[in-house]
This record gives sequence, C-alpha cells and structure tokens, in this order.
Amino acid sequence: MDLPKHYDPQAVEPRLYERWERNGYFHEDPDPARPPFIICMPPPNVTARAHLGHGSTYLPMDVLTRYHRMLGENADWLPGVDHAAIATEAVLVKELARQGIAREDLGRERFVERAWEWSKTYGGAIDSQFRRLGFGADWERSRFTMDEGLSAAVRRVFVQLYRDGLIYRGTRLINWDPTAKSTVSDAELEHVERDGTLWFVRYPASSEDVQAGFTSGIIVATTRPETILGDVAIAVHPNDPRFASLIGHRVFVPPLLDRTIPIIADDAVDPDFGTGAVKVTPAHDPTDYEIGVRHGLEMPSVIGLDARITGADVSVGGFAGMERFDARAKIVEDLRAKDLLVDAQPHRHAVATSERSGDVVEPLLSLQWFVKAAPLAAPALEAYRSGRLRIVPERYGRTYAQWLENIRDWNVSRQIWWGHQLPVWYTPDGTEIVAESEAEARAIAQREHGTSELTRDPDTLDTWFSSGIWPFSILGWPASTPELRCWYPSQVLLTAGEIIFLWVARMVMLGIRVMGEIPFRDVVITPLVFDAAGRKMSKSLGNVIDPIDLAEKYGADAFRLSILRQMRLESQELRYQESRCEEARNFNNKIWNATRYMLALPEGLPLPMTLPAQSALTIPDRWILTRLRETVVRMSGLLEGYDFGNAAETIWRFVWYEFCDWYLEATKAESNGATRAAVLSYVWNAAMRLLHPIAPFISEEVWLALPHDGETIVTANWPDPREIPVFDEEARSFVLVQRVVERVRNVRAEMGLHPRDRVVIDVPTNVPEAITSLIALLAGASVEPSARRAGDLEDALAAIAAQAPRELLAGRYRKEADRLRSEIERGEKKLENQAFIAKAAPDVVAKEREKLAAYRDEFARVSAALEALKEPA
RNA sequence: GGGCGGUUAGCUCAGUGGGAGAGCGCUUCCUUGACACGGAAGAGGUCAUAAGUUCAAUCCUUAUACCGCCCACCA
Repeated sequence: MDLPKHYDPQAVEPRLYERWERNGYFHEDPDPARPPFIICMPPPNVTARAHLGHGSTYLPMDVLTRYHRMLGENADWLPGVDHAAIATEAVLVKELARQGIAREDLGRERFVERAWEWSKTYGGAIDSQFRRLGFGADWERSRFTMDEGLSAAVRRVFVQLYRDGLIYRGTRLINWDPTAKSTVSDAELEHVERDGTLWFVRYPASSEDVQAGFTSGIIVATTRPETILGDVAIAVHPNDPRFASLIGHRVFVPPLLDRTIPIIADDAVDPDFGTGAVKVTPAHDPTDYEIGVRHGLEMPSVIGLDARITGADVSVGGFAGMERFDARAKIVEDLRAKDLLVDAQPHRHAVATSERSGDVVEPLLSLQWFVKAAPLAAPALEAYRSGRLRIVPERYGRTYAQWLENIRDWNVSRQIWWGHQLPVWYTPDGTEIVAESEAEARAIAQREHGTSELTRDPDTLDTWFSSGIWPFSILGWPASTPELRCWYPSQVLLTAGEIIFLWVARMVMLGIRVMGEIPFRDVVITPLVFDAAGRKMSKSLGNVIDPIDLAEKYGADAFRLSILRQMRLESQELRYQESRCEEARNFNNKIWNATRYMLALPEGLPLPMTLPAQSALTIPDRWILTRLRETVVRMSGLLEGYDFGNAAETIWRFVWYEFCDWYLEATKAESNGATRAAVLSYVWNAAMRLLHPIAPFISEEVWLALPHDGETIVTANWPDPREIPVFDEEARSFVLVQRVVERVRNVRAEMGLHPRDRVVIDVPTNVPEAITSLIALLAGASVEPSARRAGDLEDALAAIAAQAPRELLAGRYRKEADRLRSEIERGEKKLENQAFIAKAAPDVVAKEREKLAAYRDEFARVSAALEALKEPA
C-alpha cells in the first residue's frame, strides 16, 4: 500500500461525489414499509450563490438526511430553486439598463422570455456549488417554483382560497417600493434607524375660528412634511386637557393655506410625543389610515407610484410633479418663509425600507390583492400551542406565536412581470373572474356574464406565495402521488430565523388549510454566520468568505467540520474563523495517516464484521470498544436532538484523542498483535460511519480503502450500539493507565529528558503484567516491580520513582501535597458545617465524604513517596 | 418603545447549585515503526458589576452596564 503522506481532498471529493450521484445513492422512492425521513430544502433564489449562511442552515440538513439514510429509513432530501421574483427581475432590469433598454420597451412577453433564458443559464449555479460541498440531495427530484407543475399548484391554491373567501381585492394602504416599482409585504420591510428631523409646523386657525376667538392655530410635529399636502385632520388625544377646547375647530393646511381641516380626537395619539397633536394623512401613513377609517375621513393621495407629488385628489399647488424628497425640502423652505415653521429638531427614528431594494418605502393607497390572514393564522397558532408543531430552540416559538397573534392581511400582488401571473381576469365592466386557466375563466364569463371579452390582471404573485406551498407542491399536489401520500408531512424543517414569518408561518398556514395537516413536525432555527469580530459578512466590509474557496483550499469536509463544530443549539450566531478549516484539514490528515498506518500492518486487516473471542481482547481493546459504544449512543442522541456542534465534537474527540492518541499507540505493543488488526478494522470502520454524515468524503475514501462490506458508506448501516461489547472494569483500568503515563511524561518533561532516555518506574508487585507493559510502552519507561510495596495502580501513581533528581521530584511532591492539603481542608470544613450535613442532599454529603477520603488517601501516598525519596537509593 | 439572547483563558466558545474546561494562539522539548497538516509537557481565568436566595452561587432571582438579534403605526 503506497498512499501519499498528505490527504488530498481535491483529488478525492469530486470523484466520490460523481460516483455517488451516478449510482443514485441520494435518490429514494416512496416506501411505506420504512419510516419516512424527508427534508424539503428551502429553495435558494435562482440568483443565489453559495455563502457561509448555507453552511449553518443547509449542512445540517445533509447531516440529518445522511444519518437517517444510514438508519435505514426512507430518507430523502428534496431540493429546488426559487424564482425569486423581485430579486431576479431587479437583476434583469439592471442588465437591460446596461444595454440601454427599459423593461417596457421590451414588452412583457419578451421580458419573461429573457428571464427564463437567464434563469436557465445562470440560475441554479448554486446546485453545482452544493454538490461541491458534498450535499447529498436527491437532485433528480429538483423542482423550480415556476415549473409547470408548481405553477398549476399555485393557481389551484389561489383559486381555492379565493372561492373560500380568503383572497380578496381591495384598496388598502400598501407598502410601495419606488425602486422595484412594486408593492412589498409587511414582512419584507426593514425598519432602519436613521437620523432625521422633527419639524414643528403651525397650522393657522381658520378665519371663522379666528372670529370665534380661537386665534393661535395648532402646532404639530412631523418627520415627513411632504405629506402635509394630503392632511385631512389634526388629531389629539381625547383626554388631553390642552386641546379639549380645540376639538371641532378648523385650521388651514400649510403652506398653501387654501383649505381647512378639522381637529379631531383619537386614542391613537400619544399626548407625550411632539406637541401632543398629530397631522392625519390617511393615504400615506398606516396609523393615519386607521384614524381615517375610524372617522370616515377623505383619503386624498399626494404621492404617486413614481414617488412624485400628485395633485389628482387635492390641490398641491406648485409641488405637483416634484420628487418626494425634493418636495420635502421645498415645503420646509416655504413653511419657513411663511413663518409657519416653529422649530426643527434632530430626531432619530426608524424608517421603513424595502428589504430588497433598500429604498424608503412609501405607504400609499392602492387597489391590490390580499390574503385574509386571521382565519389562516388561528389553526397555525393552535398547532404550535398544542405542541404538534415544535420549534427549536424553544424561544423562537414565542416569536412565531407573537407574529401570528398580530398578523395582518397579506398583500400578495406584485407589479412585476417575473413570477406567477394572477389567475384573475376582468370582464369589460370590471367584474373579476378567478379561474385556474383562461379557458375556465372564459367559460365562467360566458355563462355568468354573457361575455367572452376578458383582460387578464397583469400583476404577479409574491414569491412567498409559491414557496408557501412548497412542502406539498413539490410532491405532486394536487395529484395524489405516492410521494404525497408517503412524504407529507415531513419530519423537520431547518431554516434561518429571519424567514420564520416570510416562509415558515406561511407554510404552516397554507399546509393546514390545503392539506389539513401541518407540513412538518419540527422547525429548527439555525444560527446566523458572522465574521470572527461578530460583524455581518458584507461586500462593503470586505469580510465575505466564499465556502467554495474554502472547499478548494481545505476540502469540503474541512469546511463542513469547521462550521458544524462551531454550531450550538441555543446560539443565534456563529462567529466564523477560517482557522477552523485549517484545524479540520489537519484532522482529516490525521485520519488519513492513521489509515495508512493500519493498512501497512504486517498481518493485514480483516473484514470488520466480527471481533476476536472476548477472552483474547486486551485491555486497550476493551477500552476502545467500550468508548466506541458510548460514542455511538452519544452521537445518535445528539443528532436526534439537532445538536450538530456536539455531535461533530464527539466524533472528533473519539477519532483523534482516543483512537489515534491512545489506542493506536497502545496497539504498537508486540503482545497486541493477535487481536489488534481485527479490533482496529472493527472500530475504525464504525468510526468512519459515525463520521460520514459530517465529513462524507474522507469517511467514504477511508471506508473504501479498508476491508468493507458493500459498495458505499453512503448506504452503509449506522453502527448499532447493541452489537458493541462493553467492558466497564477494563475501561476504568485503562483510564488509570493513562493517568500514570501522563504523570511519567510530566516528570520526564520537567527533568528535560530525551525521549530515548528510559526512566524506571517502580510499580507495586501485584499490578498485572499486562498493565505494566502497557505503561512501559506508552510512557517510554522501564517498569520494575517494587520490592518494598504491594498495592495497585493508584499507589504507582504516587510512587513514580523515576531517575529524576531528588530535589525535582521532591518539589513536585510537595506541590502536590500542598494542593491535596488545601482540598482536604476545604472538605473538612464543609463536613464540619452542621448546616451542610443537615440540609444538603444525602448523596452530596456522601460524595463529599468519599472525596475527602480519596484526598486523604492520595495525600498519604504522596507523603510516603516523599519520605521514600529521603531514603538512600 | 416591547421581546429575546449574550458577557467564562489573548481569540472563538463549551460547561455545571457542591473539585474552573476545549480548540486555536503562546512557551519548552521531541523527526520515537501513520501523521511536523504530528507528538509530549506547560503557562494563562476575582466565570461583566452589585445586591439577594441557599448550608453552598460561575450556575437560581433582581438590578445595572455593555454587545447583539427580532418585533413595533410615537407622527
């Protein structure tokens, strides 16, 4: 066997992945005979590239799927891609702009054609990146949210919800993104803290009120003076004594002063903010809109879809046509000129911006389509409260619940072209007809309205509408496919916390509504990835790390280990350090070299299925087998509990610090020759299977290089702990041996001895030969039976009479004795404390006594050793 | 403004009501029959601060400070 000294992931990983995929190891068909384990991959945007965040959310999906596949379950990871309406359209519009073409010049049909072309050419690039990272998704089943089947499912759900009265069209205040030229839903807003100004504006009293004695007018504070043009009232709190007498009076709207508005009372006003009086602009502010509805006020729009001032509903003087922020400046200027600006204070406040474009969102009135949220939210909330839907970590459940409790209707129509066009048609008189196809719409129009002249609604659906039905649409719904019957609902959804509302809650709502059942049992929220300094990764900061680069540099396995080992169940962030990749690469190299060593053993490795007769097993054999079994049990528990960090850490420690550092070294003794090959083969094979979900490539490469049964580790069985023998007593002995060996090494290091210098250890006579020789091997020492003492290993620990200078050893023993003395004092003080004896749990007291006894024992041994040093050699 | 999380070794983070841990980094030694992408030994911490509960607090409670996340219609 002539393996290179360094493991080379670049030579291994692409080759293995190609083989896995070619042989269909990731592909599954529904099999009702086995328990299903299905994960629906959150479809990445068609525009997306792999980033570190995929490490923390997608990697665990791969780990779980691989683990459950090895358990023999009907496991499948269902991938796909999202058409990402606004994001994709933005990319295309930008590209067209570079060629000097506007979207409208191209026309809808050609634009959509281009979008398809684009998504086929550049889209889905992330799939090959995912493959490079070793993601074992069932690519044959990959779906696209715009493909034919999914589009049909979208239309079916829309029509169904409409007919059930859960989708309606209406004029409501919506969020308008002037850059994207489309509405965005509440969940897609980002409130950004910005420094602004709070302007105090005087609204002069109306002429008749001046005659009536009310002359001062009223002062209000605003951050958005441009909306003054659309004011229809001034609101004050009903219980505010300052304004009680003013209610019902009228004031002029500045700066034009060409109309008057009433002063009204409304509970929504906070008397402590600003002047306690607020201007009401129902067409451009959510709170004002509600006040407007309550008081039956007019709702004139003054800002149009182009983000410019419009005078369509109300006179706006010379401001008509001005851009909104220019208008703001001009109005402030005018107010000042007319002496209506009382004050201007710096003011930090949250501004609603569009998550996608970053532009300041303009609330405005518009005729749009909405999903009625309350009836859908109630069962989704109930599913969580009853415990049928479990959210991990638990605290995110409260976030989920809170959102559903305060949910508002969901605006689903978008004014862009790339996406699912609404299945809505209008007759010439404007009657809406909702149907799954144009033919169906025509039939309805003909039958019910006697017309065949229809115009289709140009709007498209919010991207999250199609992703909201993802868990069943990809299984073939509405057809009753075997996939749908076996694989819905799925077992677990893993996702980032930022889309609990956008995606998770909506899948639950739509899943319950359409399928009658929640789409998944567990929701696992994974941490966000930041740089080592805790900053978000961003291009402008220049701290973005590309996982593909890491995979090229260190290997995909190393990247996976670097992320997984850092994951903590309760943590909401993961501070990533590239040095973790280096560590992991070293770990892989360690595995590689341990394998090289085993394969070079003269006796050769047997197949791993059977162990030697128990009587033949050495103490190290028994220890490593015991540890293997404990590791299997622990790994399984951690993976079931979604604790990926500790799972990765567990196998890491087992492989490196137990198997390589101790067991492998222990097998270098001649006396182990009889059993070691069999035990090595057995344990290493199992260790590779435990490692496989986490580091699939190296585990496969090693597994294939070792004697093995089967064609791939991908479908090999997860080790069964019941088949692994346990030897608790010998395992404990080995731990003692480790302690003795460490003690000897320590003394040796302090003496500055060269490894080739042997030291003599004086071991009590009744320690078995098997153990003394083991100590001799691992400590690089000669072991001599003590003529003076009988005793056990514990005694040996305290009596390492090495060839050390007496002063050095004596110093060491004194230090040890000091430590023990303080421990003994602490214990004695505790046990003398009557309150402790009386009130502490009995087992705690007992344990404390045991500890004290042990310390006294050890103290005696150390003292004896110290005494012995004084005797002549 | 409301809710939530964090504060433990230089860095990134585990952890537990009763003896402070890991990895990296650092210091020293070592090419010993796989591995220097390695092995061995070691230094390094008033567990953010204050009060409280308890026989006992790094751990539980409360408050404070700082960092972060989410939500939100104080214009």
